[in-house]
Amino acid sequence: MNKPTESELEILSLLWEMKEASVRQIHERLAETKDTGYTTTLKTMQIMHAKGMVTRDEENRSHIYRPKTNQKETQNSLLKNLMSTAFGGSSKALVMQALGQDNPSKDEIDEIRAFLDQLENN
Amino acid sequence: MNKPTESELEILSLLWEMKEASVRQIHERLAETKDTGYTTTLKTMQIMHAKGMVTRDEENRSHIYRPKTNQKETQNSLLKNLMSTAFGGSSKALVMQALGQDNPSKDEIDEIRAFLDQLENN
DNA sequence: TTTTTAATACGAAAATAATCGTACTTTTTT
DNA sequence: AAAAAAGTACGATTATTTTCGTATTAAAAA
Repeated sequence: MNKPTESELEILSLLWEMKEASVRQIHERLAETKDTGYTTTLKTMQIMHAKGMVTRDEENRSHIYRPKTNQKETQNSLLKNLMSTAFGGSSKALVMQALGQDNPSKDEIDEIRAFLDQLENN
Repeated sequence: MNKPTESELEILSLLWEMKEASVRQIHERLAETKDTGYTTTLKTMQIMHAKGMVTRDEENRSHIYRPKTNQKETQNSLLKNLMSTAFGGSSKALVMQALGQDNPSKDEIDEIRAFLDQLENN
């Protein structure tokens, strides 16, 4: 699978969240945190379409984009990459650091516990 | 802090592991998994030195490099970045996926449990 | 109907990253 | 002593990614 670039990932991530969106919508979200021109966003999304990472509904003048790249798969490949390059291949190190940093809620902690139990019974 | 590029991270990661190394040593490790020329590795390490990511002992002809960039800090910033771009900011999602993928040992699972307990008592 | 606004398309420039060739120097081997 | 091997330096090329300007078209507003 083709690794999305940093910019592509930002957009893809919004699409995963929003399910579908126009360039305008994506651009407005991006503009909240990033100072970038509209045509830049447009161009990037066109490239993503050319690469097959998103589908595009051209029915209306304002095209609607949807993610095509699988979220889990993409996350997995990025994680694997980060784990091997930055964490010496240790998921434990990665996991503990992620948790320590983010301070998850009690509920989330419990969910992770349950997940660990389940992982063990395999 | 300056985000290392992909190539820089590969090298940095080896330096974290080896504590110190010559270009030759790093290159040999890289060559195990990657088909790249010696001068490419050399040049990258020179760039890292210029950026202040590594120190260099020039006593001997073969220079010895040591990581200067802090490992935890760098990992943290990369994690944070991945968490927000690919996982919608959820550490839980990231953690569960990392665990599910890597199949950690019983001991590691226990360590993570202990870590969760400790996290809760804060 | 005319003007303005909001879209897409797309080439090209700018910025960033990776790779390599060549020159030069120092060690080591023959 | 000469040749070969092993280093560093570094400019330049190539590849990739990001950004933007301009042309064109369609819709909305005046």
